[in-house]
Amino acid sequence: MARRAIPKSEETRRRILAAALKVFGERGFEAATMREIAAEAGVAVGAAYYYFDAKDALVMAFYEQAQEEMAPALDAILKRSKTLEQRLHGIIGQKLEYFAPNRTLVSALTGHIDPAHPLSPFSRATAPIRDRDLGFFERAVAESQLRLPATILPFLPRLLWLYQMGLVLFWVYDRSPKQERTEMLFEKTLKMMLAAIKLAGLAPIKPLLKPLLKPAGELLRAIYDEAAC
Amino acid sequence: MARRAIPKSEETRRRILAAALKVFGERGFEAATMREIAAEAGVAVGAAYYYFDAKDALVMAFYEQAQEEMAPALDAILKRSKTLEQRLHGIIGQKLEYFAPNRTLVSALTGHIDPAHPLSPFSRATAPIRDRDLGFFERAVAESQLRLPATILPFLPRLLWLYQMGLVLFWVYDRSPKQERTEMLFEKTLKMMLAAIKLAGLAPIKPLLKPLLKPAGELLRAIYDEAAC
DNA sequence: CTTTTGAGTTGAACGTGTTCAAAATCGTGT
DNA sequence: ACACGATTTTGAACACGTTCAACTCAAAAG
Repeated sequence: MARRAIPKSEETRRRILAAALKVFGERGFEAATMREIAAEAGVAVGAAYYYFDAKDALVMAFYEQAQEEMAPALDAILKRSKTLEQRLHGIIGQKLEYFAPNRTLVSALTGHIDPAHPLSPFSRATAPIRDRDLGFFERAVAESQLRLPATILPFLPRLLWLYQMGLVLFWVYDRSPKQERTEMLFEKTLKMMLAAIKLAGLAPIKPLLKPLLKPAGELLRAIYDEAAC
Repeated sequence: MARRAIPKSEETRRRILAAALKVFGERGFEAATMREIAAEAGVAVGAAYYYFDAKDALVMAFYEQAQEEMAPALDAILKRSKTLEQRLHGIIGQKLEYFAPNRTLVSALTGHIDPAHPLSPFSRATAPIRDRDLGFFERAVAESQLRLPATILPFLPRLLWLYQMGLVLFWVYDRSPKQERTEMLFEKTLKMMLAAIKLAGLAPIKPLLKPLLKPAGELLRAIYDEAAC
């Protein structure tokens, strides 16, 4: 209720979060214990729950922090690169690189696909984070000149965001050395997407593509224009 | 270790599974308690764990049972229908219909995307179930005459299986009345898929499609031909 | 200075899924 | 009928995430 912007108790919160990340790093997310985290922070278990709703909320806090830390780099990437391919490669590559040391932590987040779960990437609770993230894809699309049907273009940022989520999901569980399978999936699917976009913008074969693009447009409108999701 | 095919203790197993399904139906999966399930079956908690490795394993048992019960119907659908569209519509529609009364139960299964988790649809432990399921899609593809590049055709059944998984995932969390959004997603995406397949088989525009189909073929080969997944 | 307030903190207690050593029961050979 | 090993069953115990009534104590109010 006080008016200070930086109450001193923020220190405690930070200490708990730092302790959590340390223990997560040592034991992994699942094996880490709230009791151990509290002990590491020199605090009682209850204190951890005073600042964080649940164990997963600690990971969410980590993600929010990551998002803030990455924002400048992503912005630079958007400004530096000129094609959509460069932009997507840059944005997604940056994220994977950033999260690489904490792969198992990220899996604790992507593990919840139920949109009803507050920590799901699709939940209403995470909408602000999602929207901020979406902004980068909107810029990536807007600042590239793309020939695409008007029924599809408006949904492209959200489709790309979804594409990125899928990629991260694959990456999180990718057991190949240095996650090279994800690397490959990324390269190939990126090529495919750009080829598809190019194809969809080609005037001469429009009638051939219609049976594909028409239901696509209808679907996107119906799925996205009701409710959040 | 004994050689009897139907040991009488099978009775206990069945009673526990039946009790579990009853309690799941009443309380939902999460709220249901192993203690309550055991009580309902007139048995100690330990007994439930003697027959089932974990709480989720009860859902897995339900799924195996469902698969067996559905097999004849799926077989009939394959025999009855003649186009790929009819086959896919039939197979997937049948499954959704069958599982409709137990939607929340299915969500307990699809909730694990980690391939390392034994109950994940992608785990090694569930490979037999997955393969049996895949068989229906293989038949659906084989018995339809399709013009598709040889680099892609062999993977089509697995792609269709994956498509079905995605659809089920959406369905499980679909909060719209009567799951009509899933219905729509199903109709539209099915149309799109068939249009895409038709397009890919069209000779005249082959060079245009090459930048799309070539990386697709390479990707599929690389992803599927190493390890299980 | 005294009292009141409420954010911050504590740790025992709860309910959960799961484990496991022991007890009960069963099947079979003698 | 008995014994004995394997199978089945028991329920107390464990570790965990989470809750919450009680406690502290600095600062605002009187």
